[in-house]
Amino acid sequence: MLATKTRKPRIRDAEATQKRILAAAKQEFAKKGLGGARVDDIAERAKANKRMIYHYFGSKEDLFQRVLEDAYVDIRTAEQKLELDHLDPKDALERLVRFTWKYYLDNPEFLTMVNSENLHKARHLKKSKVVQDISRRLVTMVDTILERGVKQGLFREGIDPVQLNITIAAIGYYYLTNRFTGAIIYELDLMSRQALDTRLQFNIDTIMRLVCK
Amino acid sequence: MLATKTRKPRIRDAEATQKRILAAAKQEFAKKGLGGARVDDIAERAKANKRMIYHYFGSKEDLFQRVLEDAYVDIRTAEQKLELDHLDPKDALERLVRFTWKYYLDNPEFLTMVNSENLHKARHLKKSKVVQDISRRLVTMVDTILERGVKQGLFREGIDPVQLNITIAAIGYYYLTNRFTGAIIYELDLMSRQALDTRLQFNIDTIMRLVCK
DNA sequence: AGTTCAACTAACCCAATAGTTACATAGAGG
DNA sequence: CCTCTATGTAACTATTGGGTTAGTTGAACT
Repeated sequence: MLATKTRKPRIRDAEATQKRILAAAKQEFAKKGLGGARVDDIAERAKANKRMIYHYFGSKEDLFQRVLEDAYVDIRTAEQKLELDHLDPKDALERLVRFTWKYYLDNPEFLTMVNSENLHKARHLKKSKVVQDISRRLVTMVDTILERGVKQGLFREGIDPVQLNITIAAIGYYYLTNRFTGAIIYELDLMSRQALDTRLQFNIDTIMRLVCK
Repeated sequence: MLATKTRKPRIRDAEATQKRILAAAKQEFAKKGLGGARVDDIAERAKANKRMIYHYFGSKEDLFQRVLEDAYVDIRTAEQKLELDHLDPKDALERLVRFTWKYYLDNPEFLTMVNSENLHKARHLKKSKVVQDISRRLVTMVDTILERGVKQGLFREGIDPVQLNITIAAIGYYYLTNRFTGAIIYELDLMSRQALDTRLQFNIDTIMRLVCK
């Protein structure tokens, strides 16, 4: 069989239709959550028939699970491509903080999907073996940076990589996921270029002060 | 008129019914979000007739707004009662971090309500004047602690109270609101007594390292 | 005791929505 | 070029769920 690229477009194209449905579902679920999203709207946005959603994905819940899984696979895959091992520990850590921030900023659907999944007590993620496996490598990554930093006398000893990981995620995640209520509470445009730059710098600072001697 | 306490219970009691509805709504909205919550379920949980909800609160959306406003008023009121001014700056800051953590832990509905509101781009909170006013005092509170700390030579200069505030909230909020997905990703029971103590200590440490010289 | 009004109930309405059924056809393989 | 199946459409169903209508009753105040 020919590669996807060279295959001339078909009127009927299962693969393309599935991709359109997944993309549409991601947008819809991100915008309205699992409960608020409408299967009809997903179908319309995907320029597909609703019947196809049920044919390919089984149910609304199953579709949600698939979109969620893909979202986790995407971020973890991007993280793995960072190649932090050749950088010195401080630069590696800063790069991870920057990456996490930028990923959340560029992929706000990820934040909404995670929120939605937590509202449902992670019952979809529980079923997913893939996500557990790829997540383990993230902790390893941070642990490696920490160990290298300690060995070079730059970082404090005994920092828990899981806690550090959570903190790196937290300081970006909270700011961005709560940007709407935050704007009202703090009476600031949290999404202006200036505000975003300020926050990223503050986050880098927070993490550096936390780990450095 | 007699005080609420001494008034003997009436079969018909507008005030009590409204309170039951608000309490039921808080639980329902927290559990299912705005979209997922069912007015019929709220009525049942409140042991009230659905008609009463519409009579007292107008619509599902208006009820949500009211519950959300109350939630913000509650946390801000509790914060104001902390009386941090007589404590030395370090203790005051630690107390605020502990308070924030404990409040989120004891009132998980607050986290869910805020998430839900952000999913809806804060369109309910925008209408609320009260919330803006009481939030201003929070920033002032942190700013006062910072100023006192700087004056005593304990804290660094130039720390933005808004950024600090956001960070204090973030490191607790993220951990607790994402406790279900977090448990899977990190393969840990994040809600065990031990895990909670560890996290709180880590958070205090993070904030202290951030502000202290 | 009677009047009045707010508190309350039950039954209903109808638009929206997850999921289905029945049918049509493109196009791959023989 | 014929057949069969995966891809697709459209119309339908059953149920849910926000909101309403119409009517009932407790109790506050005369």
